[in-house]
Amino acid sequence: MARGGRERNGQTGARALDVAALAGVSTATVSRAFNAPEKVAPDIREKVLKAAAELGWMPHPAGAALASRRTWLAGVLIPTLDNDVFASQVGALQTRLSADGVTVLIGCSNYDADQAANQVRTMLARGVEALAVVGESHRPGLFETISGRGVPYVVTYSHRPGSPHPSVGFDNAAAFRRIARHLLDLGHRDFGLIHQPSIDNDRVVARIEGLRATLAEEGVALRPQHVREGPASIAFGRESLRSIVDAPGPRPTAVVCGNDALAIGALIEARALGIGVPDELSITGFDDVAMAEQTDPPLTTMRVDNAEIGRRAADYLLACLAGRQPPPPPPLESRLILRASTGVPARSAA
Amino acid sequence: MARGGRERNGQTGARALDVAALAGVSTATVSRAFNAPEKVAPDIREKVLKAAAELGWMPHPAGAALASRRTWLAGVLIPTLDNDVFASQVGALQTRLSADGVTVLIGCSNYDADQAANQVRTMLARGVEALAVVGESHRPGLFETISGRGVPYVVTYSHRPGSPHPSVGFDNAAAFRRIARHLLDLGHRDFGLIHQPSIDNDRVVARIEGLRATLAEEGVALRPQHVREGPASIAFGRESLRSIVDAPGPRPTAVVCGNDALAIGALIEARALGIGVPDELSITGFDDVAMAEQTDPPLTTMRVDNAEIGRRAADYLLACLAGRQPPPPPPLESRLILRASTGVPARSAA
DNA sequence: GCTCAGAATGTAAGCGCTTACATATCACTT
DNA sequence: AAGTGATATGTAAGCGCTTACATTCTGAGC
Repeated sequence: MARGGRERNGQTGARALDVAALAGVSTATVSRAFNAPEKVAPDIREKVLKAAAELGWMPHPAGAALASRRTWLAGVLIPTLDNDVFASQVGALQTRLSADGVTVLIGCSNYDADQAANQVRTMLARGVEALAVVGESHRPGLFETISGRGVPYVVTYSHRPGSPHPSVGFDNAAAFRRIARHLLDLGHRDFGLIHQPSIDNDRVVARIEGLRATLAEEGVALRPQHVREGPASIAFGRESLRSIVDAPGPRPTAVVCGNDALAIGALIEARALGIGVPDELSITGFDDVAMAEQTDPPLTTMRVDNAEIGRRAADYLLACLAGRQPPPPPPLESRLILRASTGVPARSAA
Repeated sequence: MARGGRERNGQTGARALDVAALAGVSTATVSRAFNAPEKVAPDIREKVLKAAAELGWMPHPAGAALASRRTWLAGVLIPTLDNDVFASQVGALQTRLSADGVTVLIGCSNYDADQAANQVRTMLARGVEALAVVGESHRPGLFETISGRGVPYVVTYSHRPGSPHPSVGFDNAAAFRRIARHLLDLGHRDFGLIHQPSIDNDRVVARIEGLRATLAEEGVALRPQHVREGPASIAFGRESLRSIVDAPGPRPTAVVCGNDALAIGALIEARALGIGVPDELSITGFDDVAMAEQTDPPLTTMRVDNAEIGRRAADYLLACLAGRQPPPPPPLESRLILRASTGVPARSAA
């Protein structure tokens, strides 16, 4: 961006000194009237506020940041804003932080580890005092860089037991164990899996692991031809379902999907292929988006309170900034929402 | 948030002076090596960069902002991040601006004019140098406040002919005129309308106006009992459709919806009620979300490139910041996507 | 060999604010 | 009447950086 343009950085031109003069006090009192009102006599405070209003003055943040060594800035790193899940997390985080006067800077990695590292660097250079980061699989040294600067951080959206990082989220592996258990209990023994890209995405990896582990407990494994990895879109869900039912080997009686978009796609394709859900095929999603209860049949899925993740992350970081040493936040619970897209498989029902 | 906590504001402790000493140059050269590399001899630049890396130093933004009167901050005001439409707009805006070193501050109004005004105030106090604001119906004086500070701004998501503000968006009224014309051309004469809250929302008001005006050209009016205003959710779409078909008077043969969520809800309810779409009832949406082409029947809707809005807004603001006086951006085109949820009404088809 | 423009670097004065410390004031004690 | 502590306000020293201006150094032109 070229230099030049406006003078005075968007301020009206007044400075603390001008306000002080107009109010007949010192700049120290002006500063206190804004930052520690209780330390200023009410009548004087009034005078200062009036003078400031008259001049259209407010403290210049750069001057304030420089003198107080506080920026009141926090950063949040997410893969993308184009996903409800992260957008609502950020929204809630921001609402909470701004109530305490902290402004949020957003960095999007677009699911790319290098971009993620860059965004974090930029936010640190901007002077963020706290950081929320989605997931923990990042460039080595990323978290060290952050804590090296003395910046508190929290990992969001995942809560892996044994993780060295404070994290706010749910146990992705456990969530998929729960789904697997539900389907196993119904009697399913042949499974398909449609999931989003797993590279640099610890949440997805944990989910797959959770599923595999629980299936293995019953001696069941996913056949490679029944596992599909690709974009988290309805279209890919459709395409994948078709490819799975067309694949050689016994047709799965249950298809587990990495999120609701994939599951909705699978549901649509099953209907298009004339495959009865749940009679011939059970399908599960993840996230419980608004559409999930409106599909036909309604989708069995896992509900996660993303806004709550944002809120808790904000609370944790605020506690850190307040100098407290908050305990690592407890995991959130994800909840299995049983709807009509899962049922007893045809073979055992027969 | 309580004060206290870390010293040195997240920096490593090194300052420009230390880097200068280590590199054997003056702080001026250090500054130039970072901000105007071409003005520094290559070997010296090299030395400075190495010294900085060694000390883990980067320019402190507050000091830089104070001295240069540039914050490299821009703000964007949106109703909520919980809506794809705005989230992708912000995402694109941010991507573009950050390529030019500008960091984006996000303010959410939650569709509340007071919160909007507050967020703008906060962002101005933070020193944003440019502002993108969704819609133009805001507290009186809001735009004056912004330009009073010499901050360039742009209104996004709407492009009302005759608006005094530079704006990047499409003509909401024209878009709904287009929809109305489409349905009129098919032969519809009885219409329903399901729309989102119109208070403080010029986009919605413009759409309704566009629809009404075009219907009026054919002597057609919306009957009050066939107009429903409420939350932009699938659930409200369902509920509204039921209420519309249950209402007294001739049942509409076409229901126009304010966005795709409402339309999808209407579609689902129509199916649940056994009303054939499009044979007995045509339904239109707005936005062309991913789900729109997957519904049964696929939804006729209006496509808007929200990311493009973000990009163009960013370009416009960057041009302003560069000191150029860019021409007001031209309106974007919204495009009617004809799918199978609209058709010739039964009566005239019969 | 000397001059001089132009480039590279240094010097130092702030940018606008906060805050430690000093000072003034006041209401009580003693 | 002087002393005391609490409270309110002022003084002034930076916070870390940028940049106008001054200085030094080059090599081209004569």
